[in-house]
Amino acid sequence: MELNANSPIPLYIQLKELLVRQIRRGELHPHDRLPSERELSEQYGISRMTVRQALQLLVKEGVLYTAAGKGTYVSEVLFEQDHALTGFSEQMQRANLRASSRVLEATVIPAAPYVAGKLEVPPHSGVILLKRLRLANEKPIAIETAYLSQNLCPDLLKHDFSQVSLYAVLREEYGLVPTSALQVVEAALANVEEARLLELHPPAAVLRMERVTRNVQDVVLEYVESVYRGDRYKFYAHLRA
Amino acid sequence: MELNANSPIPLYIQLKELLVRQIRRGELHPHDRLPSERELSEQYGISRMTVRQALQLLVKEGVLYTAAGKGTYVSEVLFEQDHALTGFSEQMQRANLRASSRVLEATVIPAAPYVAGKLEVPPHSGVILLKRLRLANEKPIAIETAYLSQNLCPDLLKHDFSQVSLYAVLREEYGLVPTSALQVVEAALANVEEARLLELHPPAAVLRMERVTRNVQDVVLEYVESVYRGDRYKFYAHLRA
DNA sequence: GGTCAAGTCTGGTCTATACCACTATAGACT
DNA sequence: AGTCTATAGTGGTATAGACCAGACTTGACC
Repeated sequence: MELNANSPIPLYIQLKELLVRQIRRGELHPHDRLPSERELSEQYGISRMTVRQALQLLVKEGVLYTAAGKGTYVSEVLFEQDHALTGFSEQMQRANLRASSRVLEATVIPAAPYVAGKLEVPPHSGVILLKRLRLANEKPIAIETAYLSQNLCPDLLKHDFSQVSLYAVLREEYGLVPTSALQVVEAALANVEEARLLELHPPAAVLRMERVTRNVQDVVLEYVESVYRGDRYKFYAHLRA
Repeated sequence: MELNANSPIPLYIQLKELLVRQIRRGELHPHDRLPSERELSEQYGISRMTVRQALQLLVKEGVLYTAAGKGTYVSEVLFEQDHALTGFSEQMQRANLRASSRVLEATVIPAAPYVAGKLEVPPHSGVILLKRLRLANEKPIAIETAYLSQNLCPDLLKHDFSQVSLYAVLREEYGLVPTSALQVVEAALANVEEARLLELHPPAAVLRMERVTRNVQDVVLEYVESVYRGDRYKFYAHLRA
């Protein structure tokens, strides 16, 4: 509720997180107006410039948007450029949706040539396959099949990935942080299995995505094939020259 | 060289562009240290907070990086190749396909509120609408509707855009170079008009794309709505953290 | 010569204040 | 009733000053 001026955490970061929590908890809804900068400044006993520092960060992340002369509002936009490299769980969390998963398959297999090429590992070397149905607020959104090299993250499958975020485990347990990705997106009609899992009535459009994720050292972390429901998912990308 | 306090362009944007120009011209090299914030502040006669505003923008864009207690430095990765920001013609050329277009509509209209918002221009101001059917090797691939502010490129429509690349004209005639874009992609079923133009037999999947393109100064160059044939087009994107 | 301490410079954080252009509204005027 | 006009409120920009922790330089001291 309150900000702590003695904390080593800067005030503008504290305020930023406080606002995010309020949005997550549903105390602030999309298109709700925030208190004005001057009000927030008085309310939390900090200067307006510090308030602005917090708000501008959130605007840059797409959580808020501003209208000069009117006020600052909570965005509806789900996915912003900065979150492009987060996993499904993080994306859903940001969008204020409950992310969950149903694990369809979780095994270790020898790398088929195609997958080995994507992962840049020798053919037939150990590859972890994790196939999950992704849900947001209990409604199916995507089928995701991730391939990871067993060398990079042995024992990965000891986790229960129906609850846990893959990216969180990679980061916290193996120190693997994605920093770039090459992605291919195309539209297609859902096949029978996809329609069944995603609870679609054919004909229905889906978004097929392939993604190769790398860390700072340019090592391939994962190769993912995803199929998203066309009506429930939009893909945002920020491109730079 | 100097900053103009009377300009409608904010000082921090002016400084930001000035620094970018210096880097582009090679007056500042990767890993060079910039003058300290206090020096820049004195040098250009603006306050340190304004200098910081410019620097922080560039840090966020990856042009600069900072080291607390040491200084601010030029990043190495400024001019990374990314083909994502080229127009349709350039993309096709790279894929070794003959690009052509059929102009479906080319007019000037008053900006509807939605389009005005995307272009960040006043409602009802003059907007150029250019709707084209895009072909690769004479086969239809996409329907593209571009909106541009008439202020930025008056007389744009004197060109015959069935032959000429829009991006080429913008660059060569108006000096407008896209450097960033925010893009939204989703899958959908083709409607009747789309199916007819794209020569599809329903039901068929299409890729819908919206894109807002900006130049270095963050001015919106164009807002484009595109519909691609799902079976003939894949969308590539390179993402960076 | 090597070590440590003081001092200086850096970016990071924060305050307080000011003016601008724009938006909305309440009230006066027609 | 409809229309204009102050006016108050908003975010956007900009200034000037302050303190902090961390990185460096310098010089006194052993």
